[in-house]
Amino acid sequence: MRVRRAPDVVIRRLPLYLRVLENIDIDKHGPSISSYELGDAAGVTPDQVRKDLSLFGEFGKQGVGYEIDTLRQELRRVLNLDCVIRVAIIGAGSLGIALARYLQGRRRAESNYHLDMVAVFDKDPAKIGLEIDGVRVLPMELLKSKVRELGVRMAVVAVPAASAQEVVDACVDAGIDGILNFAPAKLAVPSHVRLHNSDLSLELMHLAYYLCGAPGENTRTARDSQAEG
Amino acid sequence: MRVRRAPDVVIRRLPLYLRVLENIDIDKHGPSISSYELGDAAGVTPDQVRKDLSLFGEFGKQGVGYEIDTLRQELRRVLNLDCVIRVAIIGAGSLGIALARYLQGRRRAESNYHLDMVAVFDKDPAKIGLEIDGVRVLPMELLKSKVRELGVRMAVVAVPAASAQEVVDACVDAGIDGILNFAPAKLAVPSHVRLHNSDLSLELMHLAYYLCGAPGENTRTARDSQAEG
DNA sequence: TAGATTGTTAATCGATTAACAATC
DNA sequence: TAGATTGTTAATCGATTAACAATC
Repeated sequence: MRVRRAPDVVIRRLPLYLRVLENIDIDKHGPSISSYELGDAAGVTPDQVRKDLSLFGEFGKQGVGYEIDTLRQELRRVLNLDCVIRVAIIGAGSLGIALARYLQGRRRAESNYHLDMVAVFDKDPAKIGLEIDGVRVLPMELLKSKVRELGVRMAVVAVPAASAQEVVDACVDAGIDGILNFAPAKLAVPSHVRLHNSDLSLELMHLAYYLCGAPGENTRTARDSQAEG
Repeated sequence: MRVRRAPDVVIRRLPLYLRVLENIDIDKHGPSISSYELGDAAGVTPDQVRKDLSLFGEFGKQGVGYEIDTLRQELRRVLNLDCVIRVAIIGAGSLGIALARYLQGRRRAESNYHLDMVAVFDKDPAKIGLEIDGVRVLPMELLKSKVRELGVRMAVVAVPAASAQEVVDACVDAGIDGILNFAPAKLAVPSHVRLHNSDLSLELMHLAYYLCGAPGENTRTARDSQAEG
């Protein structure tokens, strides 16, 4: 029932807010948090916090702030994280394994972590049957049936660039809604599927721009040094 | 000698352009590329390509386009990728190892890849001496001396959130300029150091927003479906 | 009540898109 | 020359910041 669509730049900040709220100990802190505190912890201005949140409802009280429990719950709801989202990882190479372990670790560390990594797929027969933190590696042939069976809604693609498009096609065919791609490739998906990309190599090239001066020296003036990312 | 500082949003697109140029076979394609072609391959409008590039110089020819070789070289120069940048990875857990392999793989796959992963560090004695794709894991105590010795300028931080700040402090102390952090933590660095963050968990929460409807169904209207980076 | 803090409107700032003269 | 395509200026669009009345 949202009237105006929220811009993506706002959506990207919501998980930041949510994380701050997840990490607050209410017993120590008290039940409320102001836009000043929340902004400070998340690295944005209080104005922005209020403007962002106001796009989704009126969650605060004048003179008091936002009730932490309530806001947390609202943000989870907005982000579709109010019930478990099952995630599959495609590719059991070192990156796929690392991502799988990372997600399992987050889930163990954070109660109420609503991303549940339930399966890893690979086409290499040598990888099938491996166990990664309690989850077995399955053959690609089972993707469609297992996605249905387990209720998987998101996929993390960690295969070589050359096979990324075919893997993504298979995910789409299996009915997956959202894909986070780690392969350094430009991929095509139908418009009802959301594709995001995370590319280490692009990130490093981006970062390289901000390195100062020639190797070994530090002569050039530092450019814009706001933290990114 | 840049007159106006280029906005970061532009800088983030340059690696995209550079990658397109790196992947073109000049023998097949011919020596020039238009802003239309380049934009198409990079996923941006031709107008934007021209505007972005014009911030750094006049690289094109009216009626012809941009000479691929020249533009590639210019982009490398702008991004500080015209000579090798040595990178260290901090943390030899599964993510650190995966990132190390990924970088080694890119370097093997792409001639002229100017990011050179030269060292991995860990504080766990059990990890010291391990070899990852030909690079040895060194103890954190050697960070400062090795950074000097090898000319390391960038660090990739892949340690648990709890130790990320101390690791970043050590990197800064060792004279490192640019840091790409994978730990889910908000870190502080002095203003002359550039810190970027890459956070799988935030990415997945961001993506979750765009999942349609309740688990199992697909009822809600798809929202903004432009592909994101 | 007085102080604090929200939600929202208005003002500013910046980025993208459109348009086109210059020119290869 | 005619068609293509650049670099740049102007117009539009969107996001951030500032300000403040409402109110807890």
